[in-house]
This record gives sequence, C-alpha cells and structure tokens, in this order.
Amino acid sequence: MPEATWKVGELAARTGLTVRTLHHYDAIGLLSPSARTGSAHQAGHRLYTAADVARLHQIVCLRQLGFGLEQVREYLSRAGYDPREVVRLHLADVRRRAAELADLGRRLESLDEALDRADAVSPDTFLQTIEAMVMVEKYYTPEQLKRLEERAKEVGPEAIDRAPQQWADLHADVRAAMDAGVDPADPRAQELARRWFDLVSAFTGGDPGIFKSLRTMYENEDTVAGMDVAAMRPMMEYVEKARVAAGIRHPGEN
Amino acid sequence: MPEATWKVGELAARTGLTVRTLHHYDAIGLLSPSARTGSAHQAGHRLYTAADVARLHQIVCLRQLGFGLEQVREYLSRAGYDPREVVRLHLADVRRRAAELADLGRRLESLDEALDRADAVSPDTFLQTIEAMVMVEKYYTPEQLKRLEERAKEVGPEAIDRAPQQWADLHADVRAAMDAGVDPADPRAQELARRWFDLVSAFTGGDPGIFKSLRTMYENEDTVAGMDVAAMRPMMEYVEKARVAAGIRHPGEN
DNA sequence: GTTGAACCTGACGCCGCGTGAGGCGCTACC
DNA sequence: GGTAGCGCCTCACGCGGCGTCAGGTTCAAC
Repeated sequence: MPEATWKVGELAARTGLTVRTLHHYDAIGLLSPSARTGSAHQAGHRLYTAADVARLHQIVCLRQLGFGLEQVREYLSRAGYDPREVVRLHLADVRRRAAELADLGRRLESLDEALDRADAVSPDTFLQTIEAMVMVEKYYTPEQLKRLEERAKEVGPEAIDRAPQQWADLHADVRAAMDAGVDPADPRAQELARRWFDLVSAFTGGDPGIFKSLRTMYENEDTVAGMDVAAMRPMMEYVEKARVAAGIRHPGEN
Repeated sequence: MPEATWKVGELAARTGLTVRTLHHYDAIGLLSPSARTGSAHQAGHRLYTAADVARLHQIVCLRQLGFGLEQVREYLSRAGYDPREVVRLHLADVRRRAAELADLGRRLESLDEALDRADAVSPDTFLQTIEAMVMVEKYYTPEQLKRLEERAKEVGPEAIDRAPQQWADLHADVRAAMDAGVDPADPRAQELARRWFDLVSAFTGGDPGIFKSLRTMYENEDTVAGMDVAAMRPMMEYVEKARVAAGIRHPGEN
C-alpha cells in the first residue's frame, strides 16, 4: 500500500505557509519532499510524506520562536546542542532587541510630546526638535536628563517659552557691545555676563554636572538646535572675559 | 576664498558612520557631496561642504529614530508631510513590533521554565515541549491558559510527573480490553472510562471551556506532544461508548 | 619621483521569502 | 480520447542597508 502524501498546495493550506515558502525550504535543503510524481525524466510535483509533515511541523514551531532558518536546520540535525543554552541565548537576544525598540519608543514618545507643546509644527521645527533630542542624549546622562525634566516643571512652561526670545535679545546686545568695542571689563559688558549667567542658571538649575555637559556640547558641536554655535564662539569668549571681570563664578568652579 | 570641505574619511570619523555608508547615501542620491577633487576627467575624491554636513546630520538624526532611508529622503524633501502624523504612525509601528517581541519573549521564558522543570533535556524533549507550547497557544485562550497554570499549582508537581505513566498504563489497558473483545458496556470497560475521566478531570479541573478546547485539539491534530493522536482515535471512541454506558457526564454536557 | 594611505568604482552577499514570467502535469468532464 | 483549466514546475529579480572584498586611482608628504 502506497504511503499517504500531500502536495504543496494542500500542505500550504494546512500549515498556513505559502507555496513559495515550501519551495524555498526545498531549495535550501531544509525540507525536501521524500517523493515526486512523474519520476520519468522531468521534474514532477512534490509529494510530502507524513514524516515530511512532521519535520515541517517542527520547523514551523522553531520559526515561531524566532529562530532563523539556518539555526532551525542545525537544530533539527541534532548536532549536539544544549536546548536550554540555545533557548537562553536566543532569549537574551530577543530581550536585547526588545530593549532597543523600547528605547526607540521612548524617544518617539518624548518627541511626540515635544511636538505637541510646540505651536507651529513646521518641518524646520520638527528637524530642530529631533536634532536637539539627539544632541541632549549624546551629552547628558540619563540622571541629568531626569533633573532637567524636573527643573522644567519647576520653572513652568511660560519661562521656557520666553527663553528663546531672551537669548536672541541677549545675543543681539552682546554683538552690539562687541561691535562698539566695549571692553569686556566694562560694567556694561559685566551686566551682559550677568544676564547670560542667569539664563544658563535658569536652565541648569545650578547643577555643576549639567553645566559641564552643556559646555562640552557647545565646545564640540558646530550647530545646536539650528543655531550656528561655531559663529557664537567669539561671543562666548567675550562673555567669558566679562564674567571673570564681574567676579561671577560658574557652578563647580573651585 | 574656497569653502571649507571634508572628505569621506573625516566625515565618517566625525559622525561615527562608515565610509561605505556615505558612499551608499551618495549612490542612492540621498546625500551627494557638492564638490569633488580633480575636476578634470576622472572621478576624484568626494568633498562635503558645511551644507552637506548639516544635511547629513539631519539624516543621522532621522535614522536614529528608526526611519528608513526612503522616508528620510521624502522627509527632507519637505513634500508636505505633517510631522506629528508621521511621528505618530511611526510610533504605532514601533509599538507593534515591540509588542510582538515582548510576546516572543514571554513564549521563550515559559519554554525556558518548562525546560528547567524537565529532568532530561534531550533534543526530543525540547522539540516536544515546543510543539506542545505552540499547540496549546493554538487551542487555548489566554484565560484558559491562566486557569491551567493555577490548576497545575493546585495539584502539585508530583501529580504532574505521575500523569504520563498513568496515561501510558491506561492506554495499554484499554488496548488490551479492545483486543480481548470486551464490550464497551462491560463493567470492566466502564471502569476504564472512569479512570480516563478522572485523568482528564485532573488536568482540566472540570472547566467546560478547557475540556472543549482539549477535545477540539485531539480531533484536529494528528500528533500532540509526540503522541500519535490519529492512532488513538479508535481507542477514544471505545472509551466514549464505555463512558456513555457508565452514565458519566463530561463537563458542559446538558 | 616615490611611497603609502586614503580614496575610487563595481560587484556580490545577507535573510526570508514576494512576485512575477513562461511553461508543464494532472484531473475531470465531455 | 481530447481538452479545459487549475495547480504545479523552474528561473530570476527585488527588497533594506549596508559589509566586504577586488583591483585600480589620487593625494599628500618626503
């Protein structure tokens, strides 16, 4: 009595796979049917025996656990792997990828929130927000970011909304002073340094670590949040001299 | 005054990308350098201007958020996308993938635990455990699985360890009765039906839904946990007749 | 002028199939 | 016994984002 067999289409329907997938498994030698029709001279239809179906079932199971086809093949060959070890390694890998995705999810969530807070969401705003996010993640430690978030709540949204304008005004004033040849030791320059220091303090909350990270960022990057930091450097040096002249000490200094 | 430029290697070092990646971005037209050396007749070295670097920076940022190169290109072309919408869609996608991975992680964890419980972890045990897991996930709802887990705690591990042997003994006895031509209505057959019923009840805890799922599984699958269910069917029909004769009602029956 | 490092182009590989194109095999009905 | 038509066959490209040779050119320094 001839053995019961199935053709690709039937097997595909039963297992939920596609015919193409079965062809693929055959092509890579993972599961080749034990028989074929028309054994004469040409390639006949694939005929899968019960044993083939059983193997396919195992393949499907291992794939559902996220194993690659090559791993499935190795595993079904019984090449002396310790099942527990394999599962644990695989689990570790899955967890790592899950953690990465979770991380990405958190970034996207905070971006979403940041975009909700912004009034106009132009593509420019979008790109600048993203760049700022990437930047802060590059220079601030997670604890520092947590502190900055708390700090933002303390000072309130109005103060944050006012900040860009205050900075723009200050930049303009500093540039004017420099262009006018005002000496950094001049009281007017010292006043500008005080305003600068206050704005930075409003942001950092006086935290020395955050202050340091902020400075490192401005020293290493050429653009921050769409601003040309490189072009700001002379201004910063000028204000730095004025700060020393005014006797203002920044956080963490001595 | 000629503009400041960077070569691929310098840019790669600064951005953390590889030279190949920059070549790729050039090849697909995502970021082509504004200038090249040796403008004569041959292909000279790529020279990236500050504007190119800025664009690259944006590309890197968008990629860190998990966007594909094609999406990045579309997005930088400003083809009228709503940033918030794009972010939300992308976030939804990321969450979906994270959920899938989490699901996979849970499956692997319970597999890990199951393997820890098993004494000998041969490849066969491994494959059977997996097949059983896939099977139960196919036939039982999550709530049913939770009940089964609680049920397993109630009866304790010793009872679970004893079950396979009890089933094997019962199968042998039933087969012997059938081979001996014992009528299903015979008291001896009815006694076998009672043993069968008790074993099933120990597993299902008398839950009608679980009972039904279990029966559906045995009706639709040809192999369960390495057992040849198809070959068991005559036995099951025999026991079913004996059950009716013994007046035992299964859960959910009227 | 020569060396050596950095650059160039072109091409294949990966992973797990999807998606055709173009042509036989099998079955059922007339 | 012919033929319609569906299911099967092989072959081959495509995807995403580069890694990784191979074999040649260009640049900067000495």
